[in-house]
Amino acid sequence: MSTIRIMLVDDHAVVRAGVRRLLEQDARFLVVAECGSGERAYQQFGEYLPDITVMDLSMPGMGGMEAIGRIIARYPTAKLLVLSMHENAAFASQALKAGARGYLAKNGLAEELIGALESIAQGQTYINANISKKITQQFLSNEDTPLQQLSTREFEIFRLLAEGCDSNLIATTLSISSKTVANYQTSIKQKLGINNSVELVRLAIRHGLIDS
Amino acid sequence: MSTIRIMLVDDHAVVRAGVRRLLEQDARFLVVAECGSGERAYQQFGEYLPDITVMDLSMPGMGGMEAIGRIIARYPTAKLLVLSMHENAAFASQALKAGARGYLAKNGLAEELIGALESIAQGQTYINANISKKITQQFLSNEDTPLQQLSTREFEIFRLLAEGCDSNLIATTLSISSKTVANYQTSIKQKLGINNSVELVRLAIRHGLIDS
DNA sequence: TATGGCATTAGGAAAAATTCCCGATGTAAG
DNA sequence: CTTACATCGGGAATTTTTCCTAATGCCATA
Repeated sequence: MSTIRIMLVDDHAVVRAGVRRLLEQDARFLVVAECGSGERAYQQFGEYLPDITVMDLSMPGMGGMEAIGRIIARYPTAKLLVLSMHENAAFASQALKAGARGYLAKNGLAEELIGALESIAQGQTYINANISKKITQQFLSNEDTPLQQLSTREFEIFRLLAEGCDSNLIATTLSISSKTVANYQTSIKQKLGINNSVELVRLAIRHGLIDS
Repeated sequence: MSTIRIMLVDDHAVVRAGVRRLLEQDARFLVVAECGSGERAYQQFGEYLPDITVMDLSMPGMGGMEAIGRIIARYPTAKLLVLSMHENAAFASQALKAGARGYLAKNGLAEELIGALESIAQGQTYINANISKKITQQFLSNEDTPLQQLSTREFEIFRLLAEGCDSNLIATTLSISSKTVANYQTSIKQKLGINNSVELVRLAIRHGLIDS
């Protein structure tokens, strides 16, 4: 088997250096390039044409997701492995949909990274077991965006809650009982699969309903 | 100079393995222990009594800040270097207030980590230049961040609240009464001038304590 | 047309969270 | 030694949240 040429993309230089050392332990791998942004990743991909690109998602600027999309658009056979801090089904399925060949959480073992790279080099796909389970569950339960399944009223109350209005203010605004608002609040959380208003705000921000 | 014995604390095993390899390049350093949580860090500190502990802040459970506090409380001369993903003045000053000897962002260079460890080993304090500048600016412009006026404990509980933990979980995590947590919650909101947990989350996001 | 499903509305009762008040301790500063 | 402040938590009142139930109206489709 010939050497597998790798490009590392992560905005944390320390992490990059660490993973580089990690891979250099194994003679099959050769890190031919590294960079700290999605923009650079796209540029350097064309220069080095690595066999596999190990990519973080959360980076300043264009971010990893967008970079994956651009690289795949130009080089459809590119092999991209996402190494993310988020052990999160939404992130993973988005990345895979964008064209990544694998998804790995940083809290995985070093051995898992090696194994994932081997699989991907052979043309297979690698997804962390936990993530895979989460994606399956999500697929079986609700196929839409969580916000999609809210009714009109629910969505409106969701938005007002996310803006920091309390039940009474919302009740006044919508001319309904504050009791109704309270009940909606419960069913909204239940539908979105969240337990507290913290998750509610995060969801709202992630979907651009409000900004931080 | 004798060998510097190091403990690594980071919930990402890949990062841990990477930093370990990184340090093993340099004969002066010896990684004697590693773990992935604040609780384990506190336990293992007593077992290994490392010269320097390299600690991530954002970890599930008790988190790095609380671990620093506990370790320092029991071993006041412990040398702790924070290696965080947050290039953030609020985090840094809180960590230093809690007793850390240094603060380093993960996006720093590998050389900087080595340099920081050297400084701390010699009894000095190391703070990343950018962070230092931010802290100074903040200090000079008396316009103190609302977060600045929180005490160590308040800040810690604020962070956990922003991450979506409920009072009971926080109480268990910190080994205090949930009544105390509830009371803190009130005083935190009062100090920050906010009325609900929605504003709390937004503040946390704006200051980079959590990401959306 | 009838019927089943779902959205909207809201009340009652119980459970949980929050607030406001209070006091006890420990520790650091002056 | 005194003062200030951080930490901790109990008690009681209040508010919010949850869970259950039910009435109304709309819409699609058998």
